[in-house]
Amino acid sequence: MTEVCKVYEEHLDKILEAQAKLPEEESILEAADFFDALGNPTRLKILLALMEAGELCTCDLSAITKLSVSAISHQLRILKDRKIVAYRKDGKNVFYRLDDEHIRKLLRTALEHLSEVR
Amino acid sequence: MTEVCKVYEEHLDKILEAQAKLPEEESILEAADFFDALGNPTRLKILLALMEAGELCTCDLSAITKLSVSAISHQLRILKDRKIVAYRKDGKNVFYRLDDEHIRKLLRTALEHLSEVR
DNA sequence: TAAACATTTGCACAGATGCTCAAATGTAGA
DNA sequence: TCTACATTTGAGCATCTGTGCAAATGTTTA
Repeated sequence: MTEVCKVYEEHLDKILEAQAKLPEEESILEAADFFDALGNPTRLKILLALMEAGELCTCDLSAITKLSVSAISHQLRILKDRKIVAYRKDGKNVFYRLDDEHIRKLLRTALEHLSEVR
Repeated sequence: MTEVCKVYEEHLDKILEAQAKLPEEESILEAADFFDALGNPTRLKILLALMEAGELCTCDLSAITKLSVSAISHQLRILKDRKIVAYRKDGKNVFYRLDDEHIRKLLRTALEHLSEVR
């Protein structure tokens, strides 16, 4: 952190330019938070299942993922807090869905690229 | 995990269909791994800086992010292992770059969507 | 009201993560 | 060879995460 390599001066322009063009700390934290939400198998399964089914309740998702209702509920809270899923209450059930078309599109794009390259 | 809610039978079709259409476990783990790599502020900064500058050495990235060379190196290893960045050795320096056009495109798309919606 | 059941919440704990520090490794030039 | 320096690596540590359990909360129906 305090250390600065000797090549620093040569590269100073590049460094300053890159630093200047980097989005603001806040935006980076937001974006990282968003990717982080997708970066967990359980949460990704939830999102993929919702992408497929449109709407599913907590217990459906528990059955699909074979994880406890509690585990799913904890993860749904994270997705809900980050505005990645929305929900609707219907009697005893709570139905979750992808929050908007952007999430759907982004998920689809990402998966396409992954299947192409990796 | 062992618990199954009573609504299960009604929803059985939806559950089975969603389960069937879910990508294989392996693919999901891969995709989650990929998103996870982007889901950390330090790694995301590295990638954004590389997107901007094209090519940067470890010590440049340390200067840009204001983190220790060691911390950056540890994170670069993760990005390298996951084939998200590639590198080229030049004397004492090691220059890193985004691994392929897909990564660049995906990053760009994701950031666009984020800035639109969030 | 009570009973049944879907969901959420708080706690606990094992395992993962991200950083620093110090040492090791690699590379170029004197 | 020795020295300088860029980078990597491993250990240690504090913190964060993901899950199950048990209890709490909500909602419907009898």
